[in-house]
Amino acid sequence: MVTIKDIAKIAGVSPSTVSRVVSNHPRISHETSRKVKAIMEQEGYHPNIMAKSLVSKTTQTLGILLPRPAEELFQNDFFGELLRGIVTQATSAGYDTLITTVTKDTDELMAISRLVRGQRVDGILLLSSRTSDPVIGFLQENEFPFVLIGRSDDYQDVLSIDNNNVQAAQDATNHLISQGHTRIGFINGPTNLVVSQDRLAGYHKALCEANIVARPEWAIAVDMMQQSGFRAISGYMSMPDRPSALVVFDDAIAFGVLRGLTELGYSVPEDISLVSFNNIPLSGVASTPISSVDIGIYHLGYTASQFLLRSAQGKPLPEDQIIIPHRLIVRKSSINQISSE
Amino acid sequence: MVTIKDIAKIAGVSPSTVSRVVSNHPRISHETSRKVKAIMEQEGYHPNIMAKSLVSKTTQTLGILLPRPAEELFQNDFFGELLRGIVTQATSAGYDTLITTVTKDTDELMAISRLVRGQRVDGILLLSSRTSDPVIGFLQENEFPFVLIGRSDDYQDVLSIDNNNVQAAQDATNHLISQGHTRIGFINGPTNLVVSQDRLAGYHKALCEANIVARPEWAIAVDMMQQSGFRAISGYMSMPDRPSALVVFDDAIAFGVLRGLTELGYSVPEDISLVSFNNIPLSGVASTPISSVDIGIYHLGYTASQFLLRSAQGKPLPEDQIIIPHRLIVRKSSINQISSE
DNA sequence: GAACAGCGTGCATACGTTTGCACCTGACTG
DNA sequence: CAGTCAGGTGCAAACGTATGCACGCTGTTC
Repeated sequence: MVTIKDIAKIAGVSPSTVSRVVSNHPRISHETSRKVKAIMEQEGYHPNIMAKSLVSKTTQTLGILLPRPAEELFQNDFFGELLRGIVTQATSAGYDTLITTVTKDTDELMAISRLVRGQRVDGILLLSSRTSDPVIGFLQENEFPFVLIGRSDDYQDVLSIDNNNVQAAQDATNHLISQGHTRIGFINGPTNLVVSQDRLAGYHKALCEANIVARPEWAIAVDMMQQSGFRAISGYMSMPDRPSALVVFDDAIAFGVLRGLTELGYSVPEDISLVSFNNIPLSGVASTPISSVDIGIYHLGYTASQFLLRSAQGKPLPEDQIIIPHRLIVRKSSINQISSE
Repeated sequence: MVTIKDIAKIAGVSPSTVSRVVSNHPRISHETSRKVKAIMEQEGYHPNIMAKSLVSKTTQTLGILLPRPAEELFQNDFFGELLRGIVTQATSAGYDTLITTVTKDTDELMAISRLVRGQRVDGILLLSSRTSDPVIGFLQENEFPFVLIGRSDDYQDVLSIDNNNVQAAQDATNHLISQGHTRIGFINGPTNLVVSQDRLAGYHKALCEANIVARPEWAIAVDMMQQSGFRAISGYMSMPDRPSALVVFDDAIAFGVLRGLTELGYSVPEDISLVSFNNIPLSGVASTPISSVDIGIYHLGYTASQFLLRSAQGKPLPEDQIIIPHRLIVRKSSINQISSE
């Protein structure tokens, strides 16, 4: 492999000069620069990044700790889109993106520790938004740049990029209310996720502000598999007194719900209206197109990446929390004027 | 940051000894090893990976060149699942995974060149399966370890991990034939992808073997957006003489087709049967569950990663092409005994 | 009792860069 | 004409680790 010394020898200059040419040092003569650059091109020279990192103490790399394979994020489009946002921004800033994953919860700290202590990355992007995350504590102690996608109540002064999920759920619920519904249920995601808690809170807030009394038995939690949406809906429909509309945590679950309803002979939105979250591409081509809150997943990743880079470069971070705007996309599943009771 | 020298000083030994402890050198006394390990633990020492790489000429990292953001793979579940397979295998072997992407085609070579020449990764995983890919040529010239997910006809001696897409399409088509269909159409993906060509070939082969004459106007190509499936189907249905069954390139497109059919007042599988590919989780909960060929995406990524690691470690590669088995999952969209004509 | 084997450790060098400092040259100043 | 200055370049040290070689020590063998 051709090194800086080889180039220097061919060009008849010292390695330092070549190095300065590479970094566009101001005090290199135009002619030398031109000559060296030509030789680099001709020899196909690229600086060895390891050597560079060793002295510069910087890796030009961002780390991402993936949620465990078993976890939900991998199950649907969310992750791919998020990653696209992250990588696009990082790449445009000349950074690479490093991915690690773990199989057991207990390995998480080890994996992070390896990245941080081994100085393999300049900053870390955390995807999990569990209520309590030891990784956050570790990163804070070591004053290592990191950004959280999501939110954590248990730690202070953490830069996190998130949607206003309370507001988003409130918007979704209010939309149903504005369509004349008063009997509104909620199918939530895993309750240990902050986002689930936020959306549930938004749902309750909307009901409260509309002076609708929440019915506890109408708010349930399922895991992220669309099968569970399928199962959940039959529970609802067998209730003697059932809701006329549902807010659903996630499009994948909503698909299951929709399918269950069809199978049971109900139709959407006539018998029951639906609004869900994430607005994955397929939402629009479901048998009944599903109204969904677009939470700007790409934007989320892009922004997180952007702020992490700033932080990694030692620049001050503007705020403690960045909110990515959401937008309710109304489709057929919730367009319905039911008779007011 | 604590280095090997610090540990050495505290333990009262030389850095070499510490280094040997870390790598479990046989000629280190048990007691020294124990003592040094205790100190490493206590000081939170992790070897600097950059320095390590510099001397060992190895990075313990795999590179992935993402398809361009605009490209299809990002659009659906395929990519997330593939990545999960790749990263899981790599991580279990102690490797990290580095992701880069480019915005323009012309940047691809630059990006790859940076990784290879800069010795940033030990091997590269190529996701694109375009018929002609300059990146493959570059990697071959430089004798750099790489594995192709997909297939390329233009280069010899490339280790590629792929499905038998010809067979898969043949199976899908045969399934429709076995259901009594003789009027079978094909909605293909982008024609510059090898996989599209293979599936089209399999479709033709099945027809041919069943002595069914292929109708050129029944085989069309669309891009990967599900909207295009939506549009395509109206073209079919306005034909005076239309197929009774369709093989569709991808689940996302199939969703669009399904939706189009419903909108036009047709039902599946009664008016028209469908079989598609990829078997994404949502296929099973479509309004009519879609029959789909499961191509083992996770398995594809996992295996590719596995062979790339072998190659990166200088081990010989067993074969030129590894085939990941596929499996047709029959669902309602294709279960239909139509009257034989 | 000398020679030798084997174990455990340290010294020195190398990996490919960056960068502070010093040096040289020529031009310009007073 | 000596002195200053700025531009252009090279020297050498440093980053943190791995490893071939040499060295000292202990115990064994003839």
